[in-house]
Amino acid sequence: MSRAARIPDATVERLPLYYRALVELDQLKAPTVSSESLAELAGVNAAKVRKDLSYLGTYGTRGVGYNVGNLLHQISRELGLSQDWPVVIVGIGNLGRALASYSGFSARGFRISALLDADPDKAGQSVGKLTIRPTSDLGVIAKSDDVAIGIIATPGSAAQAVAEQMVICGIRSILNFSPAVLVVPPDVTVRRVDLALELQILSFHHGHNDHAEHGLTP
Amino acid sequence: MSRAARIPDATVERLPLYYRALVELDQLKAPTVSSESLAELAGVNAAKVRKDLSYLGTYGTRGVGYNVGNLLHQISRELGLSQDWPVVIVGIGNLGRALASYSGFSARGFRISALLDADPDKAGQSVGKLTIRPTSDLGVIAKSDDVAIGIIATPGSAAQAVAEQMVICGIRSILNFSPAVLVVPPDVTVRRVDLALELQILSFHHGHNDHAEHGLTP
DNA sequence: CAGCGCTTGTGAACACAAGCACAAGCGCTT
DNA sequence: AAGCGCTTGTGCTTGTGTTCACAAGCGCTG
Repeated sequence: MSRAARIPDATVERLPLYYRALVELDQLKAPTVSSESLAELAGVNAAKVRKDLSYLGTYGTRGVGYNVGNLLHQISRELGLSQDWPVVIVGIGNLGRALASYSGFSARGFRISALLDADPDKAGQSVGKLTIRPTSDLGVIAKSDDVAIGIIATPGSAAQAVAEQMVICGIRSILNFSPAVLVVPPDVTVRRVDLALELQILSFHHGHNDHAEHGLTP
Repeated sequence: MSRAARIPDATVERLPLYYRALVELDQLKAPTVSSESLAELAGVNAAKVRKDLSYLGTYGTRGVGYNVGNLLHQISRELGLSQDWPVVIVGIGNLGRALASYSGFSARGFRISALLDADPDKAGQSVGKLTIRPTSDLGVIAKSDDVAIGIIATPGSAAQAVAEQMVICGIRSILNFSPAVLVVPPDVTVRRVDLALELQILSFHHGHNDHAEHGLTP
């Protein structure tokens, strides 16, 4: 098989956008979609869509477009969404709780396997259908449920220690909501979502008369 | 004045990392910091740090490093963190609630000005020190408090309408937590934080024996 | 079955970002 | 005041991502 050359990172980051757009199209029973309309739905440029999709294989038909069902299947497979992934959340504060109840995860095949918190007072409390367990249970849970993805929603000060625990327990993908910069072995993938950082970036753009202004300065 | 050439996007995205590291160093009363240590704290490469900082101006001293206090000041100014920014959150579900109580915002000069929700049952409920108000109040609030930043934490289906309201009310910076792709005028900056998307990217990397594997497959 | 309109797939040009490697320059020491 | 160690600032190379523009190719129509 032509076991594909590596897919560029930038493309990987856009695949979920296409995926979501395709799910919508599929629900609307659209049989095919052109790169142009898909681009509009995903908020990107049509040429980029075509190039991105061409990394996955040749799934389009010239003069027609892409078959929605098939493309959806291919992207799902590429993203690994055919199976469902057990996820643990560590740190059940406001954010952890919100993540635990977020329907968007389960809707896309991510099943919350357990909620963990270091605070002994929290252990036993229930959030939705799950009960909070002590962080020390991580090892048992990870092993018994074959957890692949860990979410860190602790304060920054605890994050590195939690990450290390996760790595020990065999978790190789971490989503880090704490502001801490994690140090992990190279075979572990970390993605960071930093809320304050996003606002700071907005604040920067706000101050710098960026984008097209009303055209006044020479 | 040398009103600086444009600062590259990639650099802008890293400035908050340096900012955070510098705040820590400042609390530890470190007088200066080298690009090397700053790089380690921010989880990037030292050459990148130097190049990034050089866009702001020449604030380092060869043979010594950067003065922590001064650099912190310069970055704050560049990011526009000297003033504090009023922020409104629209959509007070699990996520909106968590964001409303998130201490990281206020700690960095982002003051939650109001919480809005379209659901009339929610109006009147209080979250922390704030009371939820109907979305229709957006105009009044935006004007009276000169709100510059809007956070959308509604379901995807409501997001576009909310964004349009925000734009009408003069908000030019939007942080979008919904999965929807927003269409806005070019002078409005939108940043998108999509939780399911992050997990999908992790899932991709998990499936593609990326990074150094234990070296077994031929 | 030839011609035509439409849409893909991709080569090539361009733009942006990363990182190396080193000269410039500061402060300390002798 | 000269020398030395250290760290910045930056020119240049390399790599990655974006965009254009067009040939290739499908399906429909006459």
